Amino acid sequence: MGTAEDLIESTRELLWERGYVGTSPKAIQQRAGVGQGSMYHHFTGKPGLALAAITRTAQEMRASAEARFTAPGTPVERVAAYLRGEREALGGCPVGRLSQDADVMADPVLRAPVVEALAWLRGRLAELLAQGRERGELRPGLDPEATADAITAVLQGSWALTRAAGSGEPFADAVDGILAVLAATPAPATAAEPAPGPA
Amino acid sequence: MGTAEDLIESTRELLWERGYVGTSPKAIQQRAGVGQGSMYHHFTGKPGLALAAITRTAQEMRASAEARFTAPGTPVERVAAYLRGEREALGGCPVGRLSQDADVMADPVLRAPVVEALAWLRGRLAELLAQGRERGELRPGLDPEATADAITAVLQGSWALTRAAGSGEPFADAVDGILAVLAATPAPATAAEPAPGPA
DNA sequence: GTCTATAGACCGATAGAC
DNA sequence: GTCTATCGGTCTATAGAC
Repeated sequence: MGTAEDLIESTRELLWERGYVGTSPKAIQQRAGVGQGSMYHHFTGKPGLALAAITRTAQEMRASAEARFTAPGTPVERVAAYLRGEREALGGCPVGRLSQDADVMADPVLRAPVVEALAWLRGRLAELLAQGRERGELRPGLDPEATADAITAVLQGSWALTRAAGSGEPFADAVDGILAVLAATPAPATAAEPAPGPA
Repeated sequence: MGTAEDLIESTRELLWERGYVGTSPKAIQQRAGVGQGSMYHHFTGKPGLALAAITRTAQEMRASAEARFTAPGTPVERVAAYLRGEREALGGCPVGRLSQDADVMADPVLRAPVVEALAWLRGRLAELLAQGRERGELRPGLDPEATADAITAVLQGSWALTRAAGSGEPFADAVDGILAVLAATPAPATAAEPAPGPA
């Protein structure tokens, strides 16, 4: 609708598809159907536009994850539900994608929202796993922090497998694989059901 | 030493640091200390140079992984040793990095070695885990394929955490987290010792 | 607000001298 | 083999008309 809005959305798409270096103002304008002068009227330039796009992407990621994290169910059930949701989406993590971009990470302003969002996700997962641990939901001996890091890493890395394989199958398998970790009792790797922990 | 050699090595470095789009022939020449004419004498152009660099990177990845995979020890011990080796290196996977580059994946010639190396790693891990499963080394109910995918994903994704955190701690934690999956019996998440499976 | 024109630098590549 | 010169194109941004 709004011109500025179209520009931000186009930037978000291109940032995801081609990264920061691979995304030119010209390409953004064309995708948004907006002229050059228009773009520089609404935004300072490429970094300014990128900041708006990155900030929004980071916030959306947090919002959609938090929705899963606060849904009904036990803590570990909610983590599992989140993972399965990501598995469905098959999209990969748009924030993690940004962390792979040298120019984004080199600029403190662009870097900040990326680092913050990833740290938030990691911390949130650790919190939920710690809660699950207290309830005996988590497999004994599992460290919530390390497990949260492993889950975050799987989420980031699965997209590499998806691109390499050209299908979403490895992503789904990887999520299944990490889901198997969570189960309090040894369970089938294809565990699509919430772990029946003592509620 | 050799001029062509220097060019390939510089390209490998820049491909890792800045990706394909972010790497210009000029930058490659400067890092290699080689002139423009020299580069175009030895290589067809940017794609040709990239192919040489990518091929070598993929081969080195396979060779170093295979060294771990054929080392003494039980199958699962060897997988664990490989993961711990990667944890030490703290570098992230240079092949997975390439799979994130749109221009690399868009070119079938450049894409091939990347896809092949990742598929090889995934398959090799699955083989070893399947062997470990038969020996009762693996936690019951774990699917070798899904677990191999999860491990591969962690390897690819940990680097995102490293860059985001600015330290290698999350990478190490993530590896520890995934190592905990392998144990036949519930073990401390900081399990640095090989799982004492029945040899 | 949006347009066109223009700028200076760099992109990837080629030509031709040495 | 390696050099310098040059090419047409794109990059990011600014200027100034409308």
